[in-house]
Amino acid sequence: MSNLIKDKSKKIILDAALSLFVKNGYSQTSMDDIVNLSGLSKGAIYHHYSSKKVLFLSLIDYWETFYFKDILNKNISDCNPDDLLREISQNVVIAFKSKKNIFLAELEFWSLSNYDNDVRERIKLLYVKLLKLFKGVVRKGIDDKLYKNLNVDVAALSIMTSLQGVIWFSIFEESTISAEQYLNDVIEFIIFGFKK
Amino acid sequence: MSNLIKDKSKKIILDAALSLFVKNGYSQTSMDDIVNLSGLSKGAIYHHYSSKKVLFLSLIDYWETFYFKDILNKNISDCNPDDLLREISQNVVIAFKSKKNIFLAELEFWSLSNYDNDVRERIKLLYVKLLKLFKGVVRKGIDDKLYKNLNVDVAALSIMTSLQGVIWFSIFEESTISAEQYLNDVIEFIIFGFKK
DNA sequence: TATAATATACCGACTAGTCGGTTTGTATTT
DNA sequence: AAATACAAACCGACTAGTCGGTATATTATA
Repeated sequence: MSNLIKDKSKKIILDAALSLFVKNGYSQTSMDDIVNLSGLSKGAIYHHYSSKKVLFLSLIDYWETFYFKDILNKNISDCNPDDLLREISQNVVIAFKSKKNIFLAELEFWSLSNYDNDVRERIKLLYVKLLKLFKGVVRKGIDDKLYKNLNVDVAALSIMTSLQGVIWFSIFEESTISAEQYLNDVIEFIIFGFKK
Repeated sequence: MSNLIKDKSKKIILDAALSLFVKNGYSQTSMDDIVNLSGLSKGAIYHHYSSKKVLFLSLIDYWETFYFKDILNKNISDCNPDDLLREISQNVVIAFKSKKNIFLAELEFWSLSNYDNDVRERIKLLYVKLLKLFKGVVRKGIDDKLYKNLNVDVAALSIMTSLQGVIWFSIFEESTISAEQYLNDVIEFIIFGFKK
């Protein structure tokens, strides 16, 4: 069990906060809202989290272990780059299907990053990790003579932005195309573009 | 005459609001902040805009004419698809260089779209227009036998998400790669991927 | 084993301050 | 005179955080 959520109450608070922050946004969510949804008291919440912002930052950790665990723990060395990219894309598909909230939360993180240094630094860490993984995959593809001599940084960023395109689907419903279809197609499109 | 004065005040309010919303976010910006920055009074602001939200929605129009004008007014029929895509990408580069605010504003729009129907519908309109343009370009490429038989919807979305990747640069500074470099490379990468 | 001592978890009324919006009043233009 | 453009005091609802106190769990001691 994760030492992050060793406490039942903490999990209750985090779950309530996550759903409210995602639904109404950070600023539009009051601590009283979290009190009501969690069923706990204000004192309890402030006992575990010293401020609204600290609670929000804890939520990023909670969210990361929840969503990025599968993706960030991939092993590059003994894998086919194409398949690994497909696997990552598939992880995103599964995440999207099971909980759209995940991506709306990401949007909220981005938004707050814009005007809060602490949040930005925390989120930056996450993307550095992600980009490192993507760069590794691209580099392996180049080393294996599978991919052409790409600019690794640009290629990694392209993977990231393309995968993050699903956020679009979590806000605006588009009838002509599904998030799954988009992700499946876009990753094949990227792989094709990488090929020699 | 009176229209000029009216428009002048409106522009002062919009400029103040835009920079504050972008810097601190919609919720973290108070009407008093806008009063202070604009140099006008609260009465003046509420004389021109009936509510904070109406002011924000007006800001989207203001922003659209400011940023998307060049992009949305492109003529597809008598143009080479490759060059048109490069031109669009170049428009984004120029916009990014002249005003990073534009993209931070876009992020704010996205964020608010998540929990406000009016904002979402307004923003949706914008992306539908953009996607229509991109679809048109891709379709022309296919008709001209330049591009392979792509899924037009996915291709258009890929262009959009890739271009929107610059938002990343407006939040997180990345030393190893510039926004311009990213945009230039990514559009070539997309064009290559589209080719037969 | 029973009890005292202490630490942790939790409660909810209260406060000091903020914010969107209103109202009332004034100057300028038509 | 009437309408427009603006100023600024004001209002009431709401909010993050506090604080005195209680309940429960854990450890120490006799």
